[in-house]
Amino acid sequence: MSRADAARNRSLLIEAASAELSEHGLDVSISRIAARAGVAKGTVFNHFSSKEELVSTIFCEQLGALAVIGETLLEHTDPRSALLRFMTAGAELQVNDRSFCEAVTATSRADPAVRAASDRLARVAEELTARARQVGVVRADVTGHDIVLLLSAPTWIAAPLAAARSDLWRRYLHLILDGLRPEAAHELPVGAPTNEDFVTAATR
Amino acid sequence: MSRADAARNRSLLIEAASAELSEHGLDVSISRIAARAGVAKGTVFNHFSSKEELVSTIFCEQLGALAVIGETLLEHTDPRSALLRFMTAGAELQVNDRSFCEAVTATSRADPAVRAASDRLARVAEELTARARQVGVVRADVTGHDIVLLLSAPTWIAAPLAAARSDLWRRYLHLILDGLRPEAAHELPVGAPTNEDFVTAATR
DNA sequence: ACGTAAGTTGACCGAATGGTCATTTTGGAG
DNA sequence: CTCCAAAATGACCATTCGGTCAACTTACGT
Repeated sequence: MSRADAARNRSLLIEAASAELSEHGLDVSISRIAARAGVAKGTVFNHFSSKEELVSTIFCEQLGALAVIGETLLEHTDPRSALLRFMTAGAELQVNDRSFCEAVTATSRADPAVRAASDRLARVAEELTARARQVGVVRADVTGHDIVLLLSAPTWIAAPLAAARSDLWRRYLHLILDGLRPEAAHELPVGAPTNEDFVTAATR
Repeated sequence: MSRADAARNRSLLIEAASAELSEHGLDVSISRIAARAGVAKGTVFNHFSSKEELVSTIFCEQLGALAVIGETLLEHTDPRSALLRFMTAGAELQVNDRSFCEAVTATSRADPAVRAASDRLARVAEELTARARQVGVVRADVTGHDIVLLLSAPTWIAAPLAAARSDLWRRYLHLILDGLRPEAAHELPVGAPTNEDFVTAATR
């Protein structure tokens, strides 16, 4: 059906795209990616109908990787430390990967594959959060959707100073975590996001 | 010295640039801005030597506007409500203004004028924070620099769902504020950013 | 070993961008 | 009213981008 060299080129392309996106963000040109993979530009469009489709493929990989980490952490005994590790992993992925930030915020959530990866991540986040909530280390009014949205916050907050203080994001991760504790909980002015919200935001 | 029409065109350009940047972010073309101001593209470069200089000018205006709000709030009697209003104002500016997000994160902090506006904002944030700290409504280890960095967080966190839930940012603003309370405070793994950090991050 | 379908290639396209500059227009001083 | 410097203009330039396609190369079944 498919030739051996075609399959090889495809994975070379995904590898190259992942690396280039990670280093330079969404703005990398197709030419750069092709060059890094050692193929011609035309070959890229032979495997992916558009840049958007290539990027979506990478996004799925990245979201999937974090979901796997989350699922592993479900085995973890201490719910608080599991949630901490999950959010730390999410932040770390973004520190090392410029495009991951944009993956989480993904405009392309219209793409069904990205949606699926996103949903999987949301499910594991919800479960991790539920456990932490049950044990009383996370306030009652915080949901898994909140956690997903909060994943990119530490990196983003510390981004302006990343060049001078590469580990500053940890400060804001812990600051946010303190806000999730029941001790400081005060009524929030707006309800948690719902699945419906994600759907209408994606289609609109 | 300067002709009347030149001055008029300049302010028309600033107005137009502000509006276009606000609606479409940093990616607006110079042509669009010129068209909106009702002048030719060349005129833009007659007043600003580059796109970057024009954008910096707008950034200064925006940062200045928030600084003024903060300075006004210093008259406010209740330090906690003053800080809340300051951060709310910061978030609101960003909701209505796509470029303001990028102004706070400004790469162009190398520009001395932007630096000055940034510093002014930092000073007022520090003062607002100090007052809140003194009254005991904000934890001891949080500084004005933290607050400045946190300004863009609520909008950013809620951005993926902004189309479906335009007021969701308020939820995360209050979640972050709860993290700033002394009740939930746990030791942070990394120290607060310093003035030095901002300098080295800007020049590097 | 051969034929062919599958895959690769890179020149090429149109659109868009930031920026330039010779030319034309015009404000406003004398 | 005259006149010229200041300012506005828009055609033009170089570059970059995502994407296309006819011509070429190659893997692989027979």
